[in-house]
Amino acid sequence: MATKRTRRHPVRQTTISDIAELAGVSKATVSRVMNGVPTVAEDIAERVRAAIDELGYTPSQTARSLSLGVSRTIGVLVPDLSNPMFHQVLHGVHRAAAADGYRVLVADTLEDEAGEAASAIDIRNRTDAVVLIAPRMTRPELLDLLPRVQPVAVVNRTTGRNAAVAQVDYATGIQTLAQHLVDLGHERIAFLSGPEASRSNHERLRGLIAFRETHPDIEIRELACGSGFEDGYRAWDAVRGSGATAVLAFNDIVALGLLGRLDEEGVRVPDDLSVTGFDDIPFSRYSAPPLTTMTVDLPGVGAAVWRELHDEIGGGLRRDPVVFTPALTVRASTGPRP
Amino acid sequence: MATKRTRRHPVRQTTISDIAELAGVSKATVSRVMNGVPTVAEDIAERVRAAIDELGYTPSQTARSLSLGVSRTIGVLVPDLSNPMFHQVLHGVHRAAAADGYRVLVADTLEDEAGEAASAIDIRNRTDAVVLIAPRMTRPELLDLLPRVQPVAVVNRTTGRNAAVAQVDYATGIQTLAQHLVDLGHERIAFLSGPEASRSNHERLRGLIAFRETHPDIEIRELACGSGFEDGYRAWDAVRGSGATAVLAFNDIVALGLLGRLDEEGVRVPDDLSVTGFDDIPFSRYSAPPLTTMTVDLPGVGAAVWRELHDEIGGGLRRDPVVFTPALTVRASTGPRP
DNA sequence: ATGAAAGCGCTAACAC
DNA sequence: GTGTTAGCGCTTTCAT
Repeated sequence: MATKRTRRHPVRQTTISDIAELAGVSKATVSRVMNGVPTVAEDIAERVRAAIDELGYTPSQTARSLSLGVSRTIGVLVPDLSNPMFHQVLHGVHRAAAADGYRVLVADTLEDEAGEAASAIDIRNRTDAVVLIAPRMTRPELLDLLPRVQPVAVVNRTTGRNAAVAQVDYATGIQTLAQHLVDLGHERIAFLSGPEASRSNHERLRGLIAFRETHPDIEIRELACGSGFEDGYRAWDAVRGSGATAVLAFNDIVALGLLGRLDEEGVRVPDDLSVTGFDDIPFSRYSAPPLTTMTVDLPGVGAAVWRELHDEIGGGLRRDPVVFTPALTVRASTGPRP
Repeated sequence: MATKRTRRHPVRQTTISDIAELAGVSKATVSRVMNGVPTVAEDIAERVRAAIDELGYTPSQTARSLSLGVSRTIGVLVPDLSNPMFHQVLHGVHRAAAADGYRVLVADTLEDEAGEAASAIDIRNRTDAVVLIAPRMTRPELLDLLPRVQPVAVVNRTTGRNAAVAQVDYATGIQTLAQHLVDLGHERIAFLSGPEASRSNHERLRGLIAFRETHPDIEIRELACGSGFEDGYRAWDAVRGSGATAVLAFNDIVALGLLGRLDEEGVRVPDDLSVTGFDDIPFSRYSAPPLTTMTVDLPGVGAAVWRELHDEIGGGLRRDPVVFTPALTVRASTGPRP
């Protein structure tokens, strides 16, 4: 008989064996009690429960997942938790998944594009599936990653049917906004563009190119900007230089940053300048003035992506990508051309 | 010879055995290659790597954690990811933990107080430790939970030395704000209080009671409000009714909501009314007008809490609670009494 | 340098 | 109804 191997583990919580021993039953019985299997004699079950209580036992999810081959948990990868747009989607995923009895674990990549794939693989290897929200990685990297993390769903990126997809139609949305400004009489419009690498920024650009073709008389000037408050704040000089009477900001955050600057500069909105955002984050209704923007059903996007993912976990067929078309929400930040 | 047990697992990813078989080596060798153990012959290692590549193998973190008894991952429980205050703390935890080679998994409880303890236990049972950010549960529930999820750290709750703690000194902070308003000549001040159950709200209240004692001539009226934009927006009627010339809002969000309403009502800030926030969330510098508030080093709180937790994971002694004192940041939303 | 096998904590098939 | 035991995928000791 070989002597017992010794492998000291750093932490030793209470395990099912401790309960079994204390209650004087087998591990199987403890497991049955824990999982509510009804074929356990009431007096035995009671003894087990007492032991569980006494030792404060909670089963290791790690061991459970390994044994079951399933964790009923999904991972969500977010580039930046501080962006309200992302956590609205996250919220939608969360609610929908919870309704189906799934837990959600979130990993924030802190906009570290390099570590994105590794994070995705890591979280996938602890969960049953992952959703990638607006991943920053390049398309080849994404296409390389997807097969390694199936089942997987992706928000706001195209994947050529290599994953479930839900996305927002930014191209159409930005045109709706532009049309709104044109209807108000504006002829010179500035577009504060987002990050160079952003797919959704390209979509907007694509939309504006289409818009120009149908409106040759309207001038739309692209101004490099960014996606943060500070970017919008700093964009004022460029906007002033452009002679525009209206601004299409990349998103609400940028618009809000610009609004702050305009207030400081004494520029009246919308009397002197009209400003629009995109996404309709919760704060946009409370800014001074309230922001005209495109409202996107972000929680709906999250719910849709979960539905697709859930199908895939269940082995169902992949559906077609779900496209959300945003709706114009007119508030007080836009008005007639001065 | 017993027949092989069959237990069909829902999903079957590539495992270490597949690699071992394909490369014609033992699982131990594959494990060594995966973990960079140097005692593997180069040609063998090469064969293993080829197999790994061919099958796109990534090790199950679940199995790994179970075997190692450690995952180098911590869980962070947040009541509401959409609150910038929380994800700033989260950000601090994340950066600090990452620097020590730990991954961070986030669970959002969606303000579901009832499910909080269960979520904490669940995430703890997949990770090496947890941090609870401003848990909503009652004190008895919290004290009952803490021993079951050690090592654990808590932000903005007291635990009587049952956990590592980092917290913000709201009582002192709100007094600093009140003093700032008094220095500007205000004598009637409204305090828009936060949620009934909020510990930090009680702290503020405590601070204001102390303030009243040292300033018997100043009237500070408490107005029930809440913690969201909408709460601040709706508070206007009560504020007007109170005759106050300055408002201490529960936090920045409430202040921002109120600012939005004041703009709509044509009330000038700070000429007609001064407004302060608390937390200094990123947007507060860009509002119209920029918000006077208490700046809290939220990422610092996160980093501190990680440091304590890291010590505990390493088996170190518990340190004293870390207290962060916020600093007054004066911007344009406060001015002399009208 | 490599492999065989034990063991991490749990579940479930099977035997009694 | 309850216990025994194999096995989930991995790491690591021990033997070779």
